[in-house]
Amino acid sequence: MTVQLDKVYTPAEIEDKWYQHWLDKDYFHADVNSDKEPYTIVIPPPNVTGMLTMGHVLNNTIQDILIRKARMQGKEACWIPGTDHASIATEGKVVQMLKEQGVDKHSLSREEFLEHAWEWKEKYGGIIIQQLKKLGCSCDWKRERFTMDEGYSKAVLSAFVKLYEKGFIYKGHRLVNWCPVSKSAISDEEVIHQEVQGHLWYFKYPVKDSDEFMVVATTRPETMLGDTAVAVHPKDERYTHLIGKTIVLPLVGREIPVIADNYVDPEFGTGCVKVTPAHDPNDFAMGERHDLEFVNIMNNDASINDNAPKAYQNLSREDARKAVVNDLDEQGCLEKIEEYVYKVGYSERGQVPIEFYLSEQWFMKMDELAKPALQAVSDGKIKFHPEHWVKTYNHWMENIKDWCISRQLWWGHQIPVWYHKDDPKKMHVSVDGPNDPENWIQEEDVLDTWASSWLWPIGVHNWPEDSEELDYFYPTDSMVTGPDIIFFWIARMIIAGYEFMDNLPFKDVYFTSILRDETGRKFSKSLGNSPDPFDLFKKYGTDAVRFGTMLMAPQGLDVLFSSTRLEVGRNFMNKLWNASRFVLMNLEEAKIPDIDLNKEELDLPERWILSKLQKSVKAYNRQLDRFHFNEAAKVLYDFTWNDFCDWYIEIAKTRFYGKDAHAADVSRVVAIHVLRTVLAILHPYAPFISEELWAHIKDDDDSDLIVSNWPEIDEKFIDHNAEKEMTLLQEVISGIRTVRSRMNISPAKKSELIAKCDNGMAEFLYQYQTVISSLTRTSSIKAGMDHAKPEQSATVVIGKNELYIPLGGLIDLDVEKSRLQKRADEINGHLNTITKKLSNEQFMSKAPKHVVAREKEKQEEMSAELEKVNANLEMLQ
RNA sequence: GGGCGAUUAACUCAGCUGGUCAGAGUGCCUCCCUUACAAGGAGGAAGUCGGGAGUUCGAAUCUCUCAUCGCCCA
Repeated sequence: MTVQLDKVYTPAEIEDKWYQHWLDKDYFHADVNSDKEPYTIVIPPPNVTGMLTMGHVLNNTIQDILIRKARMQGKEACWIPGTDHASIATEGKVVQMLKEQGVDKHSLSREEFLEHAWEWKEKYGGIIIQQLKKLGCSCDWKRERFTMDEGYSKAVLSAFVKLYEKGFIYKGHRLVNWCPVSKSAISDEEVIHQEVQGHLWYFKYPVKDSDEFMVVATTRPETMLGDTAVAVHPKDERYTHLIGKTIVLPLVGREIPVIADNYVDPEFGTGCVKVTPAHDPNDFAMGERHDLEFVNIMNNDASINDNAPKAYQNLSREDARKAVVNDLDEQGCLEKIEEYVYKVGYSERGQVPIEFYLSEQWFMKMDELAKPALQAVSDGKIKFHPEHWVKTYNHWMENIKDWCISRQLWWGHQIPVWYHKDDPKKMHVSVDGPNDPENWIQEEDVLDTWASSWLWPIGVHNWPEDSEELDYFYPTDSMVTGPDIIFFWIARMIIAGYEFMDNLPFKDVYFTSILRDETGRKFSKSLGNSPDPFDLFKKYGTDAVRFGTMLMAPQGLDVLFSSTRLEVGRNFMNKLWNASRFVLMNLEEAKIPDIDLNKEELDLPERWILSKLQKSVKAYNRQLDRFHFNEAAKVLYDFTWNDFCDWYIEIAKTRFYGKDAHAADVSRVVAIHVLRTVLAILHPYAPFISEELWAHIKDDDDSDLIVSNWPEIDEKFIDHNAEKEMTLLQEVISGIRTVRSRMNISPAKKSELIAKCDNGMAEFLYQYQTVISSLTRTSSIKAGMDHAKPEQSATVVIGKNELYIPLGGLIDLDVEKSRLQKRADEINGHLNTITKKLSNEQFMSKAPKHVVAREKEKQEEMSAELEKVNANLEMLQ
């Protein structure tokens, strides 16, 4: 134990030291052969190309809180870290890097490209892992995984093969969401719909062998090159006579039918729609219903292909649009253009509008697979926090669509399907491939990254191979992630858990808040409004950032981030530091007195603070159990600052500086006990400072805090009576302080206290005379029934008791009057409502007895107080 | 169009199954560098709990409705 602490807490000096110490002691590593109950979390693997953002700070601090608490509670705590290969993002970065070196991806073979990619991953892929360490994450680094390392890849391929064999995976020629930048299919969930201000173009399509024409409206003129029908609603009388007729498609010359389909909304536009089955999902469905031609007019980069007339070939979709509109106008086929607001699907990664593109892809049938996953959540086996996400989950699961799992990329898990060279229709599907590879060609496509990360809770243990780890650590306990990936990931992990393990992957899912800046904008790279966590760590200390972030993250709402909230965290750390410093300073010879609090007759302030401590730990546990991290932080903050520092330490000073050596020792022991408990429960939020302070105040044979026991609640220290009495003492002290402050009494000047009160109160005041004197700068106390109000004194009314503070010439009668008047008004207001209630027969007969009794009691108390306040007011007249 | 969430002090939020004078932090105002901490201490001002209706003896809390904002899905 050391006595000397610096005046100000300097985080930089201790953070790395402790992290290294924990690593050296191997505290983060979980033993698979432990007898303890396991507590497991798998990290949502950050993108291997990623850098630490405030989102990661929020998310991983929560996981660290859960895992550190579990560890202290004596569980075998295992937090498995790792990174995700992120096909599209990583391939994009590698392509970009090669481009900067003057290398075109397509000039390389697949193998050559992958070599570059792995090299890139080795070089930059570890950054975020190092950053998580700076944050203080107590991950089991020996178990770190990457979604493309060998064992994990096997798991991914095995899952594919198993599902293929069960008939859940099929290949199909279908319309998919196509990203023209990455030139790959993407899933529905990777498409972001954004509202745009565009136009609605009205085109006249001539009816063959007639003077009539039909007017169609479209937001995408260029797609008309692929039109293969015009559709109307069957009951739309305006057009009944045209159904079955033929349209000569302008610019193209193709003859296309007029069809009737219920899909058409007669109210929209003209009630006629152009049908482009190869470029729109609704039109695709109509195309199938009416056996229309599917004309794909685009290349994979969304330029126009040679299925369109020569004039448009190789134009980009934007240029083609201009050309088509222009040409139709020249031919007199452009009727009008309207301003129009509509939604466009953008590729999440490519940041450009997606195309619906007809291509050959692999799909997974989801409806059957989803059933147990849906059940598990509605049965409450898996709990969502906040709970309302269940509805969103259910809605998606109940309307689940087949999942396009193939991607036209190289970086990822190449689909384990081989086509025979002699007969491409002959397929081989296995993890290890055919025995005669020379006769086969492997499928080029890789799997969607989510089709590997959905196995994360089992893949990290090399499923499907049997392992002790899988047996012991699965299912995991909590999953902490953002609600934006509830479908991408959470839902699919649950599906995978039930499909492959016949068991849930985790018991609780905590959805973090979305971080926004002070003006409510989402943090994003492109806006540049996201602070660099490392700047914040440096400025406030890592613990302060962790604690402050937790404090500002409301349950289930977005976080409006502001650095002033981090100041609160920093100030709190400093407060705690100084409270510890003070207590240590006042230990005689740096030793904790040998006193057993269980056997000691304790005085009021000690009984009170110990009672408050128990209650706070209880409340803290409860908030953590219900995943209310902000509330738990607040409980700890309030107790430490308000109860312990503002009151108990101030009172302890009277003991440390007083004559009663034993009372001082008891106070030292109580203060140390409170501090140790606070440090212990604070540790998950603020691991560095708590471990540092712990090292100063622990017993020599105590372990490091990170592996110490979670404080037990000792019910016998809960003392309602002490809390009630302490409230009275606080009222007395605050009352006197208010008067002194309002009357502008300098702290240097002492005042007297004369109390007109019953014997009990008088005894009480004398008993705590030292405390009262010290905390209010009172020089003497006279208390009893027969004390009259001295001249020129201020009055504090506490219940039936009156406290007089003689102020001589310092009294300001106006201030005194308005103070008392305000109080009288308050009491009157409340008395009114109470009287109303008590004179209401309905209330008297229907309200529970204890409520009525309470109201009566209140009425008596307030009336008594009002009487005293009024009497004092009269004296001032 | 469907769903979810929010609306409580200037700001950010608590307020659990209706009944203790509606709370906290920040900010603001006054005083104080008092030997743990000025990243501090003491005191103070500040809210018709989004509007309306209903249920109830009693509503910030439950129901309905409207409004505004945000998100998700189509």
